[in-house]
Amino acid sequence: MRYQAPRGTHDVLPSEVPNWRFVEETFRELCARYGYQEIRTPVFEVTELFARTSGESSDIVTKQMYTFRVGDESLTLRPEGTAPTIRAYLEHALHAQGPVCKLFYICPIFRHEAPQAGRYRQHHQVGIECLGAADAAADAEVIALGHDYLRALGITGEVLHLNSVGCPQCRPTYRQALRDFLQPLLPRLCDDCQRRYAVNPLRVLDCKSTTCKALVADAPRGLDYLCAECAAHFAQVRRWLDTLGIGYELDPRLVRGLDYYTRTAFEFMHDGLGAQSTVIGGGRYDGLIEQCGGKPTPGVGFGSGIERALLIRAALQAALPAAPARKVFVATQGDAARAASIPLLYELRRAKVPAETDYLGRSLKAQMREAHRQGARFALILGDDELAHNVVTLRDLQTHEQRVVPREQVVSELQRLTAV
RNA sequence: GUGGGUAUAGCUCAGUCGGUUAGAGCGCCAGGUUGUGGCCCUGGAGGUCGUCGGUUCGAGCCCGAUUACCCACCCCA
Repeated sequence: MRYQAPRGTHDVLPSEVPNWRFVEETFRELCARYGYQEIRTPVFEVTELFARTSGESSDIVTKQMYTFRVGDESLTLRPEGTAPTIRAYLEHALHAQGPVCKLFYICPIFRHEAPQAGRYRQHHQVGIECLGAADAAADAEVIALGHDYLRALGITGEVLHLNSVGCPQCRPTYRQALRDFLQPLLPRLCDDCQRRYAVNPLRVLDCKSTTCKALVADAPRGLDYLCAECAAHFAQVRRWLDTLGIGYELDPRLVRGLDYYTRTAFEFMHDGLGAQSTVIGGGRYDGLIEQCGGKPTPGVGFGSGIERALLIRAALQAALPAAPARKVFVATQGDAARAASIPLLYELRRAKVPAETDYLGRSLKAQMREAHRQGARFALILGDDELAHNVVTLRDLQTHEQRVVPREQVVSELQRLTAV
């Protein structure tokens, strides 16, 4: 029986790991620059946390959660990153450390969906949450960080879609206006849209069916129904983005998948992703913290799929910053030299010089080939001649130059040559 | 859940009209003179052709079923 990774999951093999590390380290560095601190929460939470915050009718809650029972507890593998962050923020009273708390995370996310290009059952997200700031400058900062993140990854050609979904005061008015508009059209809408009408009428506006599109062309726009406060906030967000020189497209039909979003909603889209196009999705969630049992506290943040960022980088053939070759390969010939090479190898490693050797008793030629295959910068060659003179042959595999170095100076010499 | 596509060596793929020992490139291993990698040359290892059944004198190829993967719908990061 051969086992395979479960459907929708993937192994990240050693050859791919440098790409992952690049993305994660780029994000970490950026977050530090913007004043965000890392938080790590458990992979699973009590089911209720997600069920209550994401929305009873959301896709995540209705069909995508990996939920399991242990004893009389119902637990769920994290299907999104914001709710656990808020839970930890409240549980440990991080608000007491200052009025604004800025957190970031890098973690796996689990959703039971049908896998396809850019969509997996386990994927990984980087994300940020800015808690305690209602100011439009916070929205702009979050968006700016996302923008800089893509730039730092070598990603270009993305489009920032921006919308405001209002607040609990103005949104019901709009939803009612939209329902009133759609209701007489209902019999002519597609099956999906009839369902959407009941669950989330905003989604009808997003239907790909040409007949639906035509029918809803004159539908009321959410932006026209914003209350005065939401409208002012949205205008300020747009002004700050203009100030920062971050371009965007107003997208009145942009809807987020989770119920807790208020006011600003945004997605960075890119067409290098097949049918999936969102690489960063986020927005403001001013009611969420209170809903989780905290004092009324505003929040804004985003999540971004690492796999999707990597797919775009691959489509753009974005190069990885080259790391200088530092490895030393110890090659030997003969039993005595082999015996002498063991302590040498360990001395190198203890001196923080990356060092490798042959374990198969192969020919010197094969060992040199192996050194090259592994991308070693230097080869140390040790045979009877070197032993007799208490020296080691040092070959630079890039310049093809080699010279003899006294045994007692080899380690310090390589420390010098491989210093970063 | 619903459609479509694919399945042959570690990887990417050929495989003609159904015909005898199933191929290439890359990768891997070894050799090309006495102790030296990369290029080149030579050789080698590696495949129950996804699985099960059917048609046929004969199936990698045709038919059916099944499984897996991919793509798309839906929805999203």
